[in-house]
Amino acid sequence: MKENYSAKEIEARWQKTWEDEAVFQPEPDSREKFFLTIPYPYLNGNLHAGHTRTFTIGDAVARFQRMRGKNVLFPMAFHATGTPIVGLSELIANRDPLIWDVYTKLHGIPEAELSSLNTPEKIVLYFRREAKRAMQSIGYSIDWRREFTTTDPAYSKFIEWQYGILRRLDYVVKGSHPVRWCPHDKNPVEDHDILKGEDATIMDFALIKFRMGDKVLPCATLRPETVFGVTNLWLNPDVDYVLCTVNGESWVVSKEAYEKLTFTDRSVAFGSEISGRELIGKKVTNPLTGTEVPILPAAFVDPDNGSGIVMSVPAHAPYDYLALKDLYDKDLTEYGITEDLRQIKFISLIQSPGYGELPAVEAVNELNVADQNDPKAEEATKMVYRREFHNGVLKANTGKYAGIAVSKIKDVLLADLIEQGMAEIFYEFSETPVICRCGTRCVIMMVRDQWFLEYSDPEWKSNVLRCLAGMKIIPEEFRTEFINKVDWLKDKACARRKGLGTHLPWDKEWLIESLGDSTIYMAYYILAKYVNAGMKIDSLPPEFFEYIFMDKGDAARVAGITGIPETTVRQIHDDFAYWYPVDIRTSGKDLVANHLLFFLYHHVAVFPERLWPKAIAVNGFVSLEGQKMSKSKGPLLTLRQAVADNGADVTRLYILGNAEGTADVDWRNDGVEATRAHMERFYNFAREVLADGSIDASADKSLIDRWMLSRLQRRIAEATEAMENIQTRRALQSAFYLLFNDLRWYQRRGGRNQLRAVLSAWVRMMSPFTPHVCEEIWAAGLGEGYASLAEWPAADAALVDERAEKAEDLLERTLKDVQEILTITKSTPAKITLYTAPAWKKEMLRLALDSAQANLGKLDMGALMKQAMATPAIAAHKKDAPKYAQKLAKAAHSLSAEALGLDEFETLTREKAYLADAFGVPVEIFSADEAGEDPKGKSRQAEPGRPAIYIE
RNA sequence: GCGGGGGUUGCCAAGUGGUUAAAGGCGCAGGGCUUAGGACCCUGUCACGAAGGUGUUCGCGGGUUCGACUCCCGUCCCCCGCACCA
Repeated sequence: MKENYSAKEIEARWQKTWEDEAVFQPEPDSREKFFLTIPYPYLNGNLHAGHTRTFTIGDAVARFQRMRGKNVLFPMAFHATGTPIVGLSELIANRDPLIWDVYTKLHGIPEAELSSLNTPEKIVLYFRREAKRAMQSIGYSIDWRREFTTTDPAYSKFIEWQYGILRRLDYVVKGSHPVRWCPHDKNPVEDHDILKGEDATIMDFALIKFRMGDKVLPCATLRPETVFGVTNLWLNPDVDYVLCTVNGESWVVSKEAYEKLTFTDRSVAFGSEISGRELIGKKVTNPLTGTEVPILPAAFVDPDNGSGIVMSVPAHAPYDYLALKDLYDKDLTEYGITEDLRQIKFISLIQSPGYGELPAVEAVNELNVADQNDPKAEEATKMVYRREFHNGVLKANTGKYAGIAVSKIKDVLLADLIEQGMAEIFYEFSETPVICRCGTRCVIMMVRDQWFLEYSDPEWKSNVLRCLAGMKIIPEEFRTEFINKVDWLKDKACARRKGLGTHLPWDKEWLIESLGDSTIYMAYYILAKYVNAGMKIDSLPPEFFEYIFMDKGDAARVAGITGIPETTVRQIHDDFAYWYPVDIRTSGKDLVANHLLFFLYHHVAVFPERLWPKAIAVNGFVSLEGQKMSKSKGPLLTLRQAVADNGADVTRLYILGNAEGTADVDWRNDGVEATRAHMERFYNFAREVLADGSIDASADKSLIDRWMLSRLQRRIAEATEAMENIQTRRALQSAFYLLFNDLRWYQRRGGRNQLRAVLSAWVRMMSPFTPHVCEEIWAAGLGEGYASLAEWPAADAALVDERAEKAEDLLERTLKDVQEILTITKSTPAKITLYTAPAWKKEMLRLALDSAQANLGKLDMGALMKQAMATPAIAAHKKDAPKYAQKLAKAAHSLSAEALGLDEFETLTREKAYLADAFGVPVEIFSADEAGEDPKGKSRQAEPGRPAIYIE
């Protein structure tokens, strides 16, 4: 080992050795297998600190399991299908200034290099090479023989096979779905294409079809249940309405609504314009109740919201109540309305706690809302809606829906209404306007004849839930999240027109959507090794995949069809049987609701239950100096930059040691510096130990040796358990930082002979985290072979020495107590005398413990004294006993046996020289049982575990 | 709005009924080592203190308990997901 720790040199050397010696290229053997996968990175940029975290956790787990004797398969591939890479190539070709800036500055790509990346293929090649280099530079123990890109021809065959199965299972179906649409670009609008309104979601309104003769006046509402309470409709007299034909029916809607309807999957034809005024005063029929209600004028009706016609439920909607009230004293004869509107009877249909018959009226009064133009009207509306939604129950006048909670009724009722032709669904943005990057206002477009993965299928869902129930989820709190998301998941469009990818085998116009081709690709790793080795892939029909993955058919026949040697076909088949299923998939938390869920969906669809995944571990993100990282806006730290600046081991140690689970790691330069200092200390410590010729490992073990080994066992046990649960931070706390502190104490107390033994275990425990430096130390004389393949230390219970640990505890505590007294008194001592507790106090503590235990933590002082007096050893100290008994009784609930079972006098006497040395003055030890010099009578303060102190 | 997670001592962060004024790290202060600095080692770091003590703390307000950072109720605040996009 060199004098100074040189990360660059060490890391490059070991990475080369691992590769040259094929250290991480597993093949099936008699050992237990462990198959670990991580979502492959998408190739539209360089790997950054966020990837680094997920991948490094995976690598540490792979290394840990390998050292525990498992045969570990840890492969990696690259994702390139979909639209972003195509989009990026266009932007680069056009020298888009923003992209140029981001890729040169944040991703660190030289200008000349970047300008050459003007096709998707070149981008894929470039970032694939960069990503692989990055992963190698940080020392991942990946089996690179299995790498692939999702645009590889053989991979496409694999995807086609998979979709063939899903089609046969009827899990791929045709349907329509609403998307954000730019009428100018004639394209769906993605998140990053939105100029304004990026938070807008698509909401489904119920469109209730009120009738006026042969005409339909549809009203959009989010509360279809209130159709029972409609007293009138609202129309804006100053708005232009349109008479049009919609799916053969004659509809009246606002002009704006008409425009929107043309983008839906309805067939729509313009009829004529009609002003709101003409319609006001007429009557319409409530489709559900059959009641006739009038159309009244209201200024609050927004033609751009819904159909521009609003149904009025004054009992439950403050706006409706206010608008109606405003009309009470108005002259409406211009609309031909002469009846007294006060005669309109409000219909109450929801019972909710805290409200009487007319919640809208109560809310308006409560908030003192003046009229429909009062801003507080909005507040009142929200208030009523919230309370009724969460606590409301439908009343008897809702017929068969009576008694059902409002929160449960919407979907049921809407489905019923649609079935009876009384309603339709109308999509609307949750906030408007939504503006495309080109400046055009977006609409909601119904994409027709789209291919869907039917994730809503109840049987499919229940299989996923069953799979989840049998899986280990880390952290366990995420299980609820997964279950909720399964529940929430709807059908997903799985085909696109643009981008890279595999065509749907039965409908070549469509490309399989890029999340849908990344679901069971872990199985493909087994194949990829053979593809990369030059296997013939011209013909890979379903029979090939079915034999390999599903054990159907036979090798000879598959060999015949494909032209692949039978032995190879059989070998792939056997490999798969050995490696599958996936033992754990670790991933960032952003993939829970999509990728990880689809991963489960497709596994349960394609594979039999014994091949379903076993575990998922989810981890958080990485931020930079407290700021969220952004691939497009910065700040961004690439993996390669982190390694170039700090070295692989320091980067790994920092990122694994600073957070775990779903908490985010904050990358801070001062913290990284501190980590580097720790790393150097580790290296120097190891170097010194290895160079120390005075270590006699065969010498009899002293107390401090036994203490050190005892602590080591605890650290090993803790680290092992932590790693089994993917808790890298906890593992490192134990295996690195706390063990380091133990070693400092060991050396300070004169320990030496176990240093090599401890170092051996320590280096092996650190190997999954900082593999390069561990190889370096290991090779400098600790063991044969590679630290990466050495055996993970096992905690030996026989080496746990409670007495040694208690003795050191006592010593440490005593040192601290003396120190405290010295600090307070600011005195310079001449001599220190310690008195250990008398036997009778120990006896009494024992009695108290027994009694407290027997009485569930309660201790009766009288009873204790009685018992004590019956014990001759205590009875001899009649004068002091009650005081101590009282103290014990007071602390009855938290008494500890910690202080028993150790001969304190013997312990401290043995350490007399050490204590004297530590304080620089003579130290005397007496037992309170013996008569020693005790001028101030301090010995009476001695208690078990806490010697009395006298300082002169 | 719905769903999930969280608020701990200067900072990061462990801690789920008593062993907790609360691990560990960082920062800071003092001491040692050193020609000096850095690194390293030791000590301290909620307040006060008269010999190892006392007091006040774990978002806020209540409650349960002999005892709460830990359990229950309420409340405020923060983060993440809500899709056809990887």
